[in-house]
Amino acid sequence: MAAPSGPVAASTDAERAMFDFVDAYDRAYETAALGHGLSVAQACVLGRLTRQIGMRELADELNCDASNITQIISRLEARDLVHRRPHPGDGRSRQIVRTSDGAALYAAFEESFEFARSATANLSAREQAQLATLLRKALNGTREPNS
Amino acid sequence: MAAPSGPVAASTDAERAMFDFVDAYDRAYETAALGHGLSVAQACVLGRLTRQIGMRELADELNCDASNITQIISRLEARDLVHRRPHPGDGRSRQIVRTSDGAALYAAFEESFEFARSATANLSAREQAQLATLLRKALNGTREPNS
DNA sequence: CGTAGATACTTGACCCAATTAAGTATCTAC
DNA sequence: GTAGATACTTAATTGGGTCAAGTATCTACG
Repeated sequence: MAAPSGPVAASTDAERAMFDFVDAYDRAYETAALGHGLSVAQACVLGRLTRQIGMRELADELNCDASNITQIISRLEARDLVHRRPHPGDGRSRQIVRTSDGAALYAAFEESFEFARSATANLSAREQAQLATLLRKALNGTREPNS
Repeated sequence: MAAPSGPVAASTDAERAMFDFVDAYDRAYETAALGHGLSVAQACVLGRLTRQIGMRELADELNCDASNITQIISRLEARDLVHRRPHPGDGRSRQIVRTSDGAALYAAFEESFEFARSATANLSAREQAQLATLLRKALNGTREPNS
């Protein structure tokens, strides 16, 4: 199933288009991840590991509990995609790094996730710019101007 | 965590905007669902029950296994949000219907899921139409012209 | 120093989603 | 009337997610 599936309410044409797009995006992401033996969560985590990063930081970025990260990292580590190393200055903290296997697998996953590339490829440069602008403007309507 | 979190690759500006939008949409959907004691999956299922529908049909629409639907419906039924009734013409099949509680809860969920409404509200009618057109065009690039 | 409280992570228990493999009941077709 | 398909259920297993405790380490302050 994956994610928000099934359009919400009658709503407007624009809302339906948004929904359809989000639904397709989510499905494509999951399919690409599964194709490389990764769950969505694992792919998300692997994708964050372009630099060394602590568990806490990861949990905050992904908006979830630290214990959740512990188990995801443990599974990735069991497959040698990731490595825990002690933090030099802080004995409580671990730094997570991708192994070369992990980096290679993630690169392959990204390569196979062609949704966003295909989607933009179908638009002219001008249309791409327009779409990005409209999406950002729409997104701004959904948040209070916080902080 | 919820869904495709963490941008994929460097990519283009349009791709980043797509990702940010999808991510925000998914998070908002999940938050709204949780706010009414529903999981994402449960909200999706409840949302499909505007008409009587069989388990099989539900599974196909949501692109998942029938046994998955069985357990989701069972949980919803335990909370009296949904009801199984025998199919008049086919003894193997059950028709699922929302109870009035289920309909009320789903209406409240929809009401609280303001993401798509807020997003479109921030655009003029002309921009909304443009966005819908661009999203659909982008989406068309992601599929072979099948069937 | 030494201790109180915060912080980083882990562990265990629990719930839900999802898949797989079997199993039951019913239907269809020959 | 029986073989095979179909609709659903059940049980087992995996993984994601949260919560409540627990351990180790760090920080601050007396």
